[in-house]
Amino acid sequence: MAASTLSEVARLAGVSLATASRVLNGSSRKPAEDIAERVREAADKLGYVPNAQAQALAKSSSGLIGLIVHDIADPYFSAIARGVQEAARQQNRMVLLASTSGAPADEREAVAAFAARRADSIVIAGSRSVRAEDRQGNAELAAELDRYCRNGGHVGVVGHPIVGASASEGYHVVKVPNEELAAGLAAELAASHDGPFLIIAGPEGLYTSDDRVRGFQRGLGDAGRAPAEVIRTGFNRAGGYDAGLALAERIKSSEERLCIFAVNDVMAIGVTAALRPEGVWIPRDANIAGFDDIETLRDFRPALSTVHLPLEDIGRLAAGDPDTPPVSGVVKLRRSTEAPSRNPA
Amino acid sequence: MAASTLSEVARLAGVSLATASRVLNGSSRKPAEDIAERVREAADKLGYVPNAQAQALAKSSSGLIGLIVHDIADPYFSAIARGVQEAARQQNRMVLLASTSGAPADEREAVAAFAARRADSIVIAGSRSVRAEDRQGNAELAAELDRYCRNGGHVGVVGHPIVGASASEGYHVVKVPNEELAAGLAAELAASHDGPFLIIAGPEGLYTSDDRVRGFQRGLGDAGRAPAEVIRTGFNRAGGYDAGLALAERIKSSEERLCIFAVNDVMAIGVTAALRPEGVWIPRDANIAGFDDIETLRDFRPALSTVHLPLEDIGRLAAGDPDTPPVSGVVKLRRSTEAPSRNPA
DNA sequence: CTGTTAGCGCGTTCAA
DNA sequence: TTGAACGCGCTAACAG
Repeated sequence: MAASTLSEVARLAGVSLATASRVLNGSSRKPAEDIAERVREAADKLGYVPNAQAQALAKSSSGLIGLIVHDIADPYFSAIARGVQEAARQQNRMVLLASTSGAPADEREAVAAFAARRADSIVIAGSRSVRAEDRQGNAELAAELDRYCRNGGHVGVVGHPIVGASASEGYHVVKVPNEELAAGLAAELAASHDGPFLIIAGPEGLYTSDDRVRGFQRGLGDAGRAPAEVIRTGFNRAGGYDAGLALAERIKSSEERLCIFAVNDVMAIGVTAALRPEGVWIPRDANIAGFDDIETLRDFRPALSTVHLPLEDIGRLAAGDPDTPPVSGVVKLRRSTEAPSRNPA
Repeated sequence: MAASTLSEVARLAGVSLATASRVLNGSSRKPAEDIAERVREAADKLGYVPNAQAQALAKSSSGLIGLIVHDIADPYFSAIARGVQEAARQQNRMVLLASTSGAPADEREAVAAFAARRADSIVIAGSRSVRAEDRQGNAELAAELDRYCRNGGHVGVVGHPIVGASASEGYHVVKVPNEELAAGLAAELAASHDGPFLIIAGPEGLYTSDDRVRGFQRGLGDAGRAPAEVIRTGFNRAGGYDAGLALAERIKSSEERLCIFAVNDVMAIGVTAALRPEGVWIPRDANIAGFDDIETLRDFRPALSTVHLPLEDIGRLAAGDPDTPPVSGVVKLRRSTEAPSRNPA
């Protein structure tokens, strides 16, 4: 990776390093136009590309923003990634990507790598967990982040604070009103659905999942309904699929009409996918709602009721974009929670 | 971003910089175990995080791999990104992300930014174009890439060479047999479909689109069928949607059964989405097939016939992973190209 | 306004 | 085996 250097440019232009630097990279001091032109010509002829590493080293600011997601191919995360990317572009910075499958130990490693690269800020998407198995991992992650912040780094977290992180300077959480929105969803569903409710949730200890479960139950309670049964499974499509398989017989044999709340859209999709080959159709035989309103839903049938979250904005906010409005979700009732009277689509 | 430095560690451990470096970062020379232990302790106590920028500057190798996509939230690109990410992880490198919306000028800028960061290699996903409006952009992009390669950089491109790039050292193309596969798809469709064919393609000049159109036409010809009419539109969901709108009346009023080939899945999805509210159902009223087999299709109804492409593998290959098999696609016939006899789903 | 110089943090050649 | 010194490419204080 040997490119031409600033000193080569300076020599060819017959000026000093400092002058060349002032001309080529932004400086407050503006050299004379004729000399500047000479430098620019020389740079052009040599194909000079400034060494960002060296610049970062000298300025101690890298122009890098680190992004940690569970899986970049998951529509939830890729939407957030798009937002982060846009914000970065506006700020003239670049995005460093790390996928971790959600294990805190991997996240710690990613943070360390970002810190090593002297990223100006780090965005962590993906739900926090307080599960016992993650205890040590969380502690180490928190320690790594604390150190990073103490060294002047900025951290943006989506949803919940890192477990155990002391809310230091430069640490900021993009709040997502999961609980309130889930309560709102429950309220709206309770108004039109008479049968029992069932929640398909992620593992206990996942904040996002727990918040949505709690909110939904509260919403049901406020509407004078009995609490919903809760089934725990994986926080992804596969988890929803498994739950759907386990549920099929029950739905078919039951007299009562069930309304299922899957705590995120991909789980809801998994449930629906598992039910379909079993002959259970939505909304003919049961209702279902998700959460997030991922872009994929636009072309998913039956149209899935959900709570819309401005995922790109969330990404922008986490990346520190100042003129993005705070997160506010909206309940979206669609076909999947309609009454079964009409003809199927 | 001031963290503790190697010299601080060295001082605290009472050794020289060189020794500390040898202990903490991989070196062929192994210091004595007792002294090494002291250094490690010191590093730990100070929370030392090596400055990758400085390391890169000293070693001139950054451990960075740049990835250029049109849109990270597009399932096609995010799948490739996942592959690149995995390969990077295996190679102990990090991914730098850039989204460009496909404009060559933006791509050039991204390449320059990667070059500035001294990325070890660059992966460019997203179709190449020879459209007139992109001529200058392509030329500049090619020049930038050439320079990058000449300076020792590695470039992996998905699909087609950059227009105008001289195939220099370190420049490698992940070949995708678009034409052959499209021909194969046409052959299989021609075997079961009697009516006319119609191709919904991207703008003329987009290699990927053009290849698939050509292949499909060839396949039809080999099967003794008349060439399909070609409609040009945007190479994305919106393009497909527009085409679908324009097509609805025609399908409804026509006697003949139409089989539509959209040159990628998101376009096929767009077409289907536009047709549905018009009362045109697939496969009842027409057939449709796409290309790519993006993950989204798993939950799209009607199940969409397509050509499966190993997108993650493509990403890995472009990132220079040696033990990923070469790209081979498979035609997948699903419900969307079945005869209309059966009852709708 | 321009040029000189001293670091930024680290790897690596040398001599010890 | 260890340590001292130089250089990676650049920015930002100085001095001219």
